[in-house]
Amino acid sequence: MLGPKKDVSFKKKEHLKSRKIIASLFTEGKSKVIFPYRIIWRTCELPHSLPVQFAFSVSTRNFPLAVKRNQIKRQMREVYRVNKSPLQDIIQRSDKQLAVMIVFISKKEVPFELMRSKMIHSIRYLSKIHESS
RNA sequence: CGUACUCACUGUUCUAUCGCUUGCUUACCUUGUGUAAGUAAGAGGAAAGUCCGGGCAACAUAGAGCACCACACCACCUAACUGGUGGGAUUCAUGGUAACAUGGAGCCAGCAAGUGCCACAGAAAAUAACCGCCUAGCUAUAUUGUAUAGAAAGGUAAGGGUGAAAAUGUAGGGUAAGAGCCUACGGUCGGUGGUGGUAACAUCAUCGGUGGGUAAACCUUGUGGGUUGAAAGUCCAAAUAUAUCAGUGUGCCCAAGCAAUUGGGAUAAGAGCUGCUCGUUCGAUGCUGAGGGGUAGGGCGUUCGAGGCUUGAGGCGACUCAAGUCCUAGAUAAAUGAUAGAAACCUUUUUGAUUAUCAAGAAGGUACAGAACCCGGCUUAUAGGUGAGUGCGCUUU
RNA sequence: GGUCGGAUGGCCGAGCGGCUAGGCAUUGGUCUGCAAAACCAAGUACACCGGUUCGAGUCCGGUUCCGACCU
Repeated sequence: MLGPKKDVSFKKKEHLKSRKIIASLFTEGKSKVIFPYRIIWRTCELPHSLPVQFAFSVSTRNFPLAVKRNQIKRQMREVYRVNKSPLQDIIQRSDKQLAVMIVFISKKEVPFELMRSKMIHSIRYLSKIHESS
């Protein structure tokens, strides 16, 4: 692998945890559907000095079993972890902080390959918006 | 050997790459529970349902009673229980002529304390006379003592297309007809005594009764229960606002003075409550500092415990005792993973060998399910595998 | 995580163990030139599995689903 070492970790600090920020996301944040995800984001001040905080959510209504929900969240987290670096770089350069939440809105399970391609797509989408502004 | 059921146990493994949480160690400087490196550990038999019980915590509480809720054969186990073990009676199934044997089931105290309810059908559903049966007298008719018919009165539970259930069964006596009215043998309930058993209970004798069912109907009796649940509770505490206190400035009131100003005051002037008096409450505001309660957020509670494992002893058993040994998840929008490959096991299928098994290949599958304060049970879900028991079938001896 | 409540036709909703009320909707008829309204009639239900009882929508136990509250 060439160039600077790609950051592929996803630690506790990068999880979006604050109940208040999450609530404000749903009231004031912007959203976009890229199936099977709904992306909700907002620029705001975060408790740590990080460019981005991320959270994932799966509805109990669509997946009543806790095992299934956990599995989908883990796969989403994994897919984000591997592909997140371009977005982080852009936000860091623009000197902002971004809170993002992704809700899994499909009612059935989705193959891992599709989850990955759509995640890359949505990360590109987010990067483009914040680069132009 | 195959198959079905029941019970008990088990609940796939390894490698590579990248990653997560917690503990410990080391290094670094921006002293943050920071970053980096190393190292150790990291979901279940049900973690589930929240159906019981206990620990723990806060609040309440002199004691007792009522109300409310739960439980209900006996003994034992347990910290405790709507749990478990063993036993008893009842009932169902199978085998048997029967005694009985084997297996299963249940909230198995009391309806002989009181009250209520028992649809439809039926004479009647609980202090039974509708039909029937019997009785002396009365009335009518015929052949005047008798017979038939009729109305009224009385006796009678032997018989009556019902119903889930019909007034203790059979035989004999008895009677106008009948009746536990009486007798014998039974059924069933209660008391007393004997025998066996810790007890439930069994069994024998004797006395008294025998007008139904229903308490998962109200209820009665006995026993137990204070209420609420970790979002309990407790500690620290940013920003913003601020009770209160101190300093200081402005304002207010009083006195002195022509005035600037000086000194003193908050019990004065004034305002609210009231129709008025009395009474009572308030008594301005800027800045600075202290400061309590307390929000966001964080810490503790939180994982060493009625703990696990091994061996020995006691007990029919649930379980208990002793010795040794081990420390074994701690997250909080919630960690324990993702991807790829291989092995193991199962199912289907193809080919070959040989005759119901083996070898190789291909395809598919590997359940139910995710800790959230912690334990003991119960209930429900569960692919495949292992062991034991029982029934059935086949084969061999 | 904890504590409670509910499930009755297509929809709402009553039900003291004994043939499951009532309203709206649907279908057919009467009325009308045709409709509406009105009147008459019809069809369609106790979430599921066990137990108690002669007999459960109702009583008891379990399962599934839906909802409320505690922050």
